[in-house]
Amino acid sequence: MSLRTPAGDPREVTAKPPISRGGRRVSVKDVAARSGVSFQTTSKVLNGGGSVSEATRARIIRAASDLGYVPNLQARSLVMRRTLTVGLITGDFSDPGLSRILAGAEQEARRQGYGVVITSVEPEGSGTEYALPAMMERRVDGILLAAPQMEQDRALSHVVDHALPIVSIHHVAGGGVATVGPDDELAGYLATRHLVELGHRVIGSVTGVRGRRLTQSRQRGFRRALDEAGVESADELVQEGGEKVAGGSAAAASLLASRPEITAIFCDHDLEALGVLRALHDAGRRIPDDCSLVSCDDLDMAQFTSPPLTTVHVPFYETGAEAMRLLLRVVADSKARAGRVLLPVHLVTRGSTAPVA
Amino acid sequence: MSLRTPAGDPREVTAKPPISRGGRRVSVKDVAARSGVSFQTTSKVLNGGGSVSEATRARIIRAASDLGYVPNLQARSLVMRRTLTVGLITGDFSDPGLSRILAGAEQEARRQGYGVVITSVEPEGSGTEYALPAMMERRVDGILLAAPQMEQDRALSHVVDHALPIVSIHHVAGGGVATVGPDDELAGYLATRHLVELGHRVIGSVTGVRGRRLTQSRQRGFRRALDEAGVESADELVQEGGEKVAGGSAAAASLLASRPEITAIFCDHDLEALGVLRALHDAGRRIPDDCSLVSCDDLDMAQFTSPPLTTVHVPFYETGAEAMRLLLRVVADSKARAGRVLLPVHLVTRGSTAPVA
DNA sequence: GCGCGGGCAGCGAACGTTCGCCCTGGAGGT
DNA sequence: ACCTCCAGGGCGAACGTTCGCTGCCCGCGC
Repeated sequence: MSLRTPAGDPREVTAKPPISRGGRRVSVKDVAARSGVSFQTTSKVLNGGGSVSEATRARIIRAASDLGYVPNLQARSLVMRRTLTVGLITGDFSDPGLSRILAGAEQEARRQGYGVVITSVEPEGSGTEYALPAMMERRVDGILLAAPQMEQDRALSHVVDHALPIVSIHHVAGGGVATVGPDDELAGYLATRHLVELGHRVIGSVTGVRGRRLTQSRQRGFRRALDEAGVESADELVQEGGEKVAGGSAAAASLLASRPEITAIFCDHDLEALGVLRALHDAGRRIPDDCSLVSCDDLDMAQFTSPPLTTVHVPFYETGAEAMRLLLRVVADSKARAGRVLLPVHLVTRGSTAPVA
Repeated sequence: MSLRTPAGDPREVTAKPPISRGGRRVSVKDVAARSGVSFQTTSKVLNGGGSVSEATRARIIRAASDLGYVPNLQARSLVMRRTLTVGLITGDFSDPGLSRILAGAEQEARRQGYGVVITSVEPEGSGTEYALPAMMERRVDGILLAAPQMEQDRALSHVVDHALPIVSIHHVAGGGVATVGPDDELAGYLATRHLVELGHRVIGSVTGVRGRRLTQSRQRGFRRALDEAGVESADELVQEGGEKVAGGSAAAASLLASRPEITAIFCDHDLEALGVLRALHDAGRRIPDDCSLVSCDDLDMAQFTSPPLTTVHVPFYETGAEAMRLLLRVVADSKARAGRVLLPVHLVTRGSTAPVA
């Protein structure tokens, strides 16, 4: 289990350890030869185990560091039947939310001594057939899924059925996969309740990609808040904006056209909100005076729009970290199957919302 | 007459191939047993080589697919002495530029059939001592460096000296490492020349992190453009803004305070530019009427600021892809050492610049 | 003086591959 | 009838580890 690399001897004044020796990487056998013991004994020492005299132990450590020995994880994995590596299947790297998730996941894995092999699947789904086999070939100990577009992927059931630990950030077709993610319904609810509390009674919504679970959850929260307050929730008050700025812009424009009396808009994503902001501006409405805007995600940029965005903070980094934590727990102890973890979210009030005029 | 395994399990036409068999992963030996040949022959067939009759070949393929055989890359790597895996050492995932670089690199690696094991180093430098050993243990075939903060890292010379192919996006201490990156000096030059051509004669600059190569290059381009046009380039016209929004804001404010007659600002990064935008706004200057602003990077957000940012487009994605391409070329053919590749950049004119009033 | 236990180290096997060499049998040539 | 040749396939070895067992020697108690 311990991933020890030979500690460099500070007294070593001579050249830094060579990485290669005679063209070949140095192995335990080389270290063994240099310290006059069998390679198995060397292995024992380097892994901290066994009963070995202090003298030879020191000799071996010394030799290892002299030679610049670096253990070969491939060989080790072969016999240990675990690679100390997890697979990370992701969507678009440049999605700001996703990238924070990745950061959290990677760092947590690293903290626990695991390596991460990463592969992304293209939005169009290409790469899906590549991702899984690639991970299996590499014999990862588990897989962390952070690819929204794989929600529908049936190929996953393959893996799911057959005891390779897997945790997903997003919903997975067929269920049965442990999921860790923000409480999206709560996010929608909090955002909307905020608007309601400010006195808004005609509230429009610009949604994310319609088919996606995340969108559905946030919208559910949206409706719940409206229902609780007895506020109208007509279908025409809801427009799909996709996940990009331009989509948000278009959706908002069409919203304003059909229901000009709108005084507030709830938006599924900050990125869309940027588009909405622009559309409102173009329509000559001042924010928040003429129209309030609240969204979800709390990306870095949210504090730098004008006005700064009131939005529900979604703990992306923590989501990635927590998902990885759960995955590694299952990896370590296969009985530790877990269901669905919901991470708390909270509203961050900035300048884009105000009491209804 | 094929020799079947005594196990003679019923050929299930419906069920998908099992991933595990009897708790253990299926290996070539299992496939061999089922098709009545030696495992070495199986290996030959599965790798497309050797001379094997069409009949047995088919039988083996069939058995492999029935059993859901997935080759073990660990074992293969052991004997082949290459892992078909490259290491990707990166900085902050959520840096928009970096994340695009990662995307390019990952996709190119995937295209060429290589896996990517990724690790990030924290801004404070922690993780540096971890990253390299982790890569070496995993016996990656090469390393792609995309971590600005490792510019100064001396531990790298270790690797560099000893024939592990390595390509970096950023400058590496000690030199000797192949580098692929945007032409940063050109970026600074193009941006500044644009301002000069618009008639600006008092031009301030908000820079990135001072110590960084990238900053120095862009500033060099900035000065060159000024010098060519015979425009003043006083030190007090240059303020360090770091790489974040807040820093840009502060730098711009101090610039305006010391030289109120400034009519244009050149900014090293879009993110800073966002801060500058805000500072200008706070100072009551309209953009671009009272003050022009140009920056570098052309992040997605640049088109959504108000006004949209005139900026030099930097091909992040292509940088990552090209760097990976170069790395894999060196991996495949160790003689193919290469020096420094500069990728072209170009100015994108939007709304934040105008002729001087 | 003898047997015994324990500390220390060695040894063989296994993990799942690839690679090169060897063996076999039957077809074809003389 | 004999040799040759080649396609088809087996076999041993190696890659760099870990693990469990075995064996040696020494010191100690009786």
